[in-house]
Amino acid sequence: MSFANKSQQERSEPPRISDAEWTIMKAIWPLKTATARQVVEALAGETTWKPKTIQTLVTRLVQKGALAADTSRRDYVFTPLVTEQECRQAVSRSFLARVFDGEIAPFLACLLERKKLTRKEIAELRRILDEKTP
Amino acid sequence: MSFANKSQQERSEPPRISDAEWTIMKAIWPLKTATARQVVEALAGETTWKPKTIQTLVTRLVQKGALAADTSRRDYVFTPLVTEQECRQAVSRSFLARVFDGEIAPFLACLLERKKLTRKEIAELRRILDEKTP
DNA sequence: CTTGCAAGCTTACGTCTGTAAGATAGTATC
DNA sequence: GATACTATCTTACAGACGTAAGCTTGCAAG
Repeated sequence: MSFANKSQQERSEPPRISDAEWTIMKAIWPLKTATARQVVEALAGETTWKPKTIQTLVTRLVQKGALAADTSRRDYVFTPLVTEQECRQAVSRSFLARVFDGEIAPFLACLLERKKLTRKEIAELRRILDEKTP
Repeated sequence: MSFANKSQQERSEPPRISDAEWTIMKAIWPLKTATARQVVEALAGETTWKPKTIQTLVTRLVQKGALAADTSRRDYVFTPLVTEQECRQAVSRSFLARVFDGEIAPFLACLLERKKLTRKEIAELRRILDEKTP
């Protein structure tokens, strides 16, 4: 079993993943592991990308160290090297920093300003806050 | 008074603003209006960008329709054509869609998972929720 | 009026992104 | 073994981005 992946053994920050690449990762994470073909199948319906496009994106994710490729068989098997958790956290932090100076309250206020949240959503947000409050 | 700006009279979606461009806009919004020189001054300390770089970014923002340029004097005066509000909303929506399938609760949960919010922040979030609840 | 600073205009250039097509080669089928 | 698939590798190409430098020219200072 040989794994090809570049320079990311003890990286604490996950690599920067582009929009299109997020779509790929979101398809692979729930599968735990996937061949290119499986990604193509998973995304049929979601996108109109050609298989070649998906291949390219997967390859780039390997180069970035977001995926590992088991190349011991003809159909490589790709495995995430980063969790959705950590990617979400990283991108959330950088998003908040850039747009809201790192503060979450203005973000929430902003969302509430235009788009009404449903009663249910609000209840859930409260629950999350309560749950995590010491 | 002549205003040069391109194709954005009744655009409902604000233009897509890049990371570096956000920095520029965040400097101009509080000033309401600014010359390139004023932006340079506002950003001294914040960034290490050369004045030319800032000029380029401002020009691109004009091309995108995010700023209007009053060119009636030698030192153009730039004015935002989009509010921080609407830009924040647009980018928040696209961020949530891409990373959290458009749902806000998982986002909040994600933030709370790693980084502890202070008691104060939590209180503020609650207050925001209460305030906007019908 | 000459001279120089500085603002805007034009050009640059490497990287990243989105979106693939073509070449190559291993595998399965007949 | 010949042939057709098809997965991976190589190459492409335009537009966005980060990061400016060079050229041109108006305005201010001497």
